[in-house]
Amino acid sequence: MDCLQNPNPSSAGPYHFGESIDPSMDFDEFSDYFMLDYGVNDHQDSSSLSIVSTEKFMADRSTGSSGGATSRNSNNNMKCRNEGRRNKIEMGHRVAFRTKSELEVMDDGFKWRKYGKKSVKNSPNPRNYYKCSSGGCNVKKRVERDREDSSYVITTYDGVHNHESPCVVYYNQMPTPVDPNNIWTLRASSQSSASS
DNA sequence: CGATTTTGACCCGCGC
DNA sequence: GCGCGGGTCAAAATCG
Repeated sequence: MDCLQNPNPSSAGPYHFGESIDPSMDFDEFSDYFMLDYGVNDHQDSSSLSIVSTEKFMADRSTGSSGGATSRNSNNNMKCRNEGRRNKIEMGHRVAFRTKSELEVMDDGFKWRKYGKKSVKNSPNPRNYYKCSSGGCNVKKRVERDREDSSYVITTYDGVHNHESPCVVYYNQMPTPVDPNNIWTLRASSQSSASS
């Protein structure tokens, strides 16, 4: 896993998820964050999602109320389609990012295996489905381009990794502790303490 | 040669 | 009940 060596040369841009999400990083490219726990209800548009600014996002996470703070869905008719389908994923968290990127696959430090592709109704762009290829980890990720602005990519993470990113492991071995702003380490730890 | 991607089929929930 | 839209499976193809 050469995630630290930027395996995506062309994505040498500001989005290095595996590295750390730090306020000091170049967030110019991160326009919006949609974050929500439990299901996007309608695919209306951002009105049904909660858009949090970068700063807010950070603040929420540091206060421990990851997502809960602002992800309040006014309409209560949200139904996780997934919950009804086989007894799959227990619907942990769902987080969606919208980033400005030419590549839709940004390296977040995890290894993803693509398992499907579908064209979406209201978008000319297809949607790709990925699964975390780590055994036992059934986190899913959905990647599609913004239907209005194809220069934006919407990445939706479904679930929480039950393991750490290879990059995080690496970081853990470093003299300086893991960057507290790293979303993955944060998520991993918050889940292990919360849902156990 | 194993792992991953591709791609069409299949499945399921929901609205009409 | 049917059709549509969205999500997943799985076999074949491709890649490293």
